Amino acid sequence: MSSTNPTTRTRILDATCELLESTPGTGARMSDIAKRAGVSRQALYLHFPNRTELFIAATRHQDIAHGLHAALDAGICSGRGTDRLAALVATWGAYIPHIFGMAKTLMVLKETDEEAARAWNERMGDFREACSTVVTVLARDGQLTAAMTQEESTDWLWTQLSITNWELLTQSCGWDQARYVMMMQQAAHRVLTA
Amino acid sequence: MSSTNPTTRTRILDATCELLESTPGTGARMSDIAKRAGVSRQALYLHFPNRTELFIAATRHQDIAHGLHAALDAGICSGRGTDRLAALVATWGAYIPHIFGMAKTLMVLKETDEEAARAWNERMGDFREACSTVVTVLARDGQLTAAMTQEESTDWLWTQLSITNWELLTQSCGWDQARYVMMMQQAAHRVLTA
DNA sequence: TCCCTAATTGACAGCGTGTCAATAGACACG
DNA sequence: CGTGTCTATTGACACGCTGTCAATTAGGGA
Repeated sequence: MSSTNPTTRTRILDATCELLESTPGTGARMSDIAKRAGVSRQALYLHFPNRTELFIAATRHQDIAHGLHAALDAGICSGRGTDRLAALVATWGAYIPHIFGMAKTLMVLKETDEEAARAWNERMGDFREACSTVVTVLARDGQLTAAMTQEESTDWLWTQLSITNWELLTQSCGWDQARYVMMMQQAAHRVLTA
Repeated sequence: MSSTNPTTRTRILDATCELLESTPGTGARMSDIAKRAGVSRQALYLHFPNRTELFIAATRHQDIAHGLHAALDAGICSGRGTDRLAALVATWGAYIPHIFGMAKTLMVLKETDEEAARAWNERMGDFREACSTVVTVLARDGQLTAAMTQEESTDWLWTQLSITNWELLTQSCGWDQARYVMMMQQAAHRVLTA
């Protein structure tokens, strides 16, 4: 798994990210990635056991490069409940465009690949944590609606902010990024707060 | 395309629907479908040009069998705006479980198959019509929020009722059907009405 | 009986993944 | 200088699934 020379491995991961971002969801082939990384197809198998693991590693690579966790934590760790809610929507909403291609690919892959499904669920579980945190603060500040339990509120918020919803609104409906964030903040506010 | 003996064709379509419903999203193989239909793999190609077209035909077959359009029209054609909104959510929400397997398969397929994408978009466009109708009536009855345009409201409602959202809430979060419908009605009401 | 159609059987090409063996180049070590 | 090791390349191959083709069989109607 861990190679002594990191440059080739990194180059492969970068190439994978670039390729998947430029062609979201399309089944990028191993040979395509190899070509883009300037490496033989078989070299990929020297660093990653198979296609799925390569994609999973690329996902982590990307998360680290973009500093997702830090950004999320910073945004939702101060202010009253409603402010944190708005910050969560804004931060996550700004992050999605950068990882959409990879995410789409994993989403497609997870339907037929157990390993990919595990990785995807873990990733989504992390984000659900952030949603849960915000909902808890809303409740503590007495701002949460009485119509839903805390868990239901978390479920709804997590679903609302799904990558698929971002895709539908921005890609299919043509909303721009600013409108997406604003509308989502508004909707979350209306549904979750008293 | 049109066969003189409909029984074999129908048996294939039924087998396809059954198989896709029992294993949602999984890439059901042509040989699996043939086995289930009690027919040779090559017989499938006598009735459908390829895998994608078979799935598309099966989708239509299913929509007709379940009478989707009639149900939708009946539900949203009477009452004031808010009543029609509730009816739309209830009718569509009750329909999704019956077609989830097929829908999931098409959703996966559309990422790599142009033809499947076309069919899927057409299908989703039909449902968007229903959403648009309800939003128009809401506006006419003066019940629509001022925070969104009619088109934005339609976009949001259509996204909200996406099959993926149903999947996240009922499959991943474990909501039962009744709760899903109730919460969705509530959320739609809060976000869309003044 | 002859013909037409639907269906079966078996074979095969194409494509992508994953594996394997043989080989080449770089580099450290004695 | 020669040797061993690590990384990468090349070329070949098995496997699984889709889609195509040719030869053959079974049934029904004129």
